[in-house]
Amino acid sequence: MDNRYLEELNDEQRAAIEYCGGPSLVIAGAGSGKTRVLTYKIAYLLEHGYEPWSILALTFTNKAASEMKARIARQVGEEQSKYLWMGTFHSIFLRILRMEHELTGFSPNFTIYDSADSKSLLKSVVKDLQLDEKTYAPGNMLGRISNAKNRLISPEAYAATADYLRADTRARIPAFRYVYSRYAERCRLADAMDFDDILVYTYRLFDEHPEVLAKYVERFRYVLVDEYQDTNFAQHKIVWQLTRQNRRICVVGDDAQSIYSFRGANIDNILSFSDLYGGARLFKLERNYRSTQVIVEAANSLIAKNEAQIRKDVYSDNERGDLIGVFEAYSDVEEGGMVVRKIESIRKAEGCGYSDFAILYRTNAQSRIFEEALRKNGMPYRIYGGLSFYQRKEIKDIIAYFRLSVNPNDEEAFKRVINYPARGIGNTTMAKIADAANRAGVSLWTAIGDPLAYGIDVAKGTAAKIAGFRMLIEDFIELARTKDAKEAGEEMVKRSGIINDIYQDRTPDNLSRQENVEELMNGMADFCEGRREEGNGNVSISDYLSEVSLLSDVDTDKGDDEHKVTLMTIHSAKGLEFGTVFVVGLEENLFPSQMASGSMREMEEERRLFYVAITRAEKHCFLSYARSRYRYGKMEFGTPSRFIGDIDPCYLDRQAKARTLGRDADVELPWASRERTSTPRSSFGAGSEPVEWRGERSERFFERSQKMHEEVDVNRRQEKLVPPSPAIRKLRPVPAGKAAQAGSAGVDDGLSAGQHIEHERFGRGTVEKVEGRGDNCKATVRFENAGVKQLLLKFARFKVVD
DNA sequence: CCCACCTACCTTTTT
DNA sequence: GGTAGGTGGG
Ligand SMILES: Nc1ncnc2c1ncn2[C@@H]1O[C@H](COP(=O)(O)OP(=O)(O)OP(=O)(O)O)[C@@H](O)[C@H]1O
Repeated sequence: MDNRYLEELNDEQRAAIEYCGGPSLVIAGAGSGKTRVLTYKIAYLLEHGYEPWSILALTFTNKAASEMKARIARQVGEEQSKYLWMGTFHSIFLRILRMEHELTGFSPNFTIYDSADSKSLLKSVVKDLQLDEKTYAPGNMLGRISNAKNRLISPEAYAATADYLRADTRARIPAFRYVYSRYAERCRLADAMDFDDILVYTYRLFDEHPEVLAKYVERFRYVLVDEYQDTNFAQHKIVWQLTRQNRRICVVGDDAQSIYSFRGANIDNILSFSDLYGGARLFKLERNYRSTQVIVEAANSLIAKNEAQIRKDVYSDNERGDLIGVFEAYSDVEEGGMVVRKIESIRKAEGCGYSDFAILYRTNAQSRIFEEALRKNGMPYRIYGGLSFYQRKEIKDIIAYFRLSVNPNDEEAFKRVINYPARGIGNTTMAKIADAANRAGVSLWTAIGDPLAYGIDVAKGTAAKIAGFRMLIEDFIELARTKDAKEAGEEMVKRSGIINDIYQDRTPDNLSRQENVEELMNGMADFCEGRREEGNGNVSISDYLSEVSLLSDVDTDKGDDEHKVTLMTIHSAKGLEFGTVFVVGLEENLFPSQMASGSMREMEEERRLFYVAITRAEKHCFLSYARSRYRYGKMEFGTPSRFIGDIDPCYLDRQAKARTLGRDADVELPWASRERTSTPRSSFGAGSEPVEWRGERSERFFERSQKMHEEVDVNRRQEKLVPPSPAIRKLRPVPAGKAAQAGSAGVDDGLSAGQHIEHERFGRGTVEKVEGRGDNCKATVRFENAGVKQLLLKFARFKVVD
């Protein structure tokens, strides 16, 4: 047998892989090869008599699972690797729940509610209970319910625990227990589970049916878990159920990379592992293979600022490497321009591809600026996360029909499409149906099955419309049963009337909808084709829905991602690596998020997040922040993040800042003095240390200019759809045509071509052309970092610099 | 009952 | 900068 892969490991790694005699735990810093250990360990197990279907490997994303699988396939062949049980907790246990659905009381085609469905249901629950929709905000309720579920607290247990009820009373939401239990009932009635239910019902299945648990304990002879530091209590318990007897388990993780506490992840799971599994062997890996010495040492110096942590001595034997560059930008737009230029120069200097670069940010909202900067420069990119394809309105509408065809009791899908496209069943009628269903304790679908019996009191014409809808869905149910996903899907899109609605006119909005719908149809065709090629005959609508309901954005491949710059949140970047990483938006109240400033625990998690970000880099790492940025359509000013100061300055190159802002940093710029007359120093008056002013706004100016939309972006163009490629591809929304805009206001005129100006938002640029007179006087300016813009001088805020 | 228009509120982070 | 929800005329 070919054991050469063992030579791609150091002694500690090899020891961890070869130890199979009992529970083991690998705790090690970033880039030390934990994932590699897990991967090779699976290959090792396969070569030592384990059947692939007897190995359960739980990863953090489905993509991590498929990459691991591919790596193992190279070692042991695809014939074996394809039978491995590998995936996220959610996807693996959803699969098991569907197989065991009789015992859970759900039908085989039960729906998975995404968080939008959950919130919408909660809203309706809160309304039914006649509670205030502000104090009982759906998002907040969902967070609390999710918390309870992740700790395996049922509605009954919740209501029976005095401590929880007291806490709720103190939080002024004494009725939360009713919200929780009503929500659970409504999910049941709709034959639906939310994300957290997948874990809860798995736990209960194993807990209440020892014979089922025994079957899976028997099947999964070895269990491996990646990123164990980010498991929550429910996940931890399920793993315990499966492994407490045979104790063949290996988990890997890094407490310094625990960044998902907001969804219940608990660091104690990994810290108490050795107590739970007495005699567990602990392996520590200290050598980082990913990054340069500078990056590793800088990350170490950062994480040392946290109190709660296991100290580790991570080192790198790679090259020393460049210092970490720190950039200051005027504005969010200029930050985008700087990053783009840096990518170009490194790419030229080192001859690497676009896919060697990643731009990592704290919030999805920050992606837009970088997207525009990259697009203007004709650089290929891919954005992960944010609004996914399946969350687009037109796609959700179609999916809602699919969902109904598979599970007509699905309440959220029902409400979504009963009157889309408009068929004369409005709010009044809908309220009557909901009321009747509520009174009888049945689903909406059951209620319209016999309107008279359930006392739905509507006019004759309306009753006919309801009957029409019912017959339509009944036909769809038949379609879903008999045809494959592609055929059934196409038929439903046609017969529901959605096609008519969307193809009526050619407004840009509708055109982009059309393309998205076509993309969805292509995706379904690919799905059927792909499965058939694999010899898998499960190609119904129901199979399709199961597949997409748990696909996250990082999981999906577009095939042509190989040559693109990656844009994603730091959370999604966990476990990945890139040649060059830009960590952007390092400003107080953004990163760290203002939500975290309340407690030290949260602040330390933000710092871990920053640690994760830096340690994604192999060769180069850059940090940047902007002095001003748009948030909620308003300009805000910020200060550099405290985290920059948490890195030992000997690893930082702060000159980058002087180069961009430069020379006359203490000169007051015109717009600075205008709004803040009492401020003695310039807003850009930066020495080498962070300046102390914080959070000032200049709303009045920008409220006015916002309405003017005076900037015309001459380079704007619409993103085109990528051609379909095989397998489940990444589905991307086509943005509807939208005007670029920016705010500014000022007084200057008498401008002429060739002059250099400094614009508040776009930074430095050269005037190329001036045209028009008086109020209509327009200048075309080529900015160093923001591209070519046309500015209406009446409103533009800039100063001439030469 | 439908649609066009307006305002309030919003954002961490994700399966 | 976007969207959900409310208002008012048809
Ligand atoms: N023994 C080794 N020799 C050479 N390269 C290695 C070795 N072990 C790991 N690597 C490489 O180091 C990099 C990091 O490995 P891996 O992703 O497994 O680390 P990790 O500990 O899971 O990191 P993180 O916790 O940051 O996600 C990968 O590129 C991997 O190929």
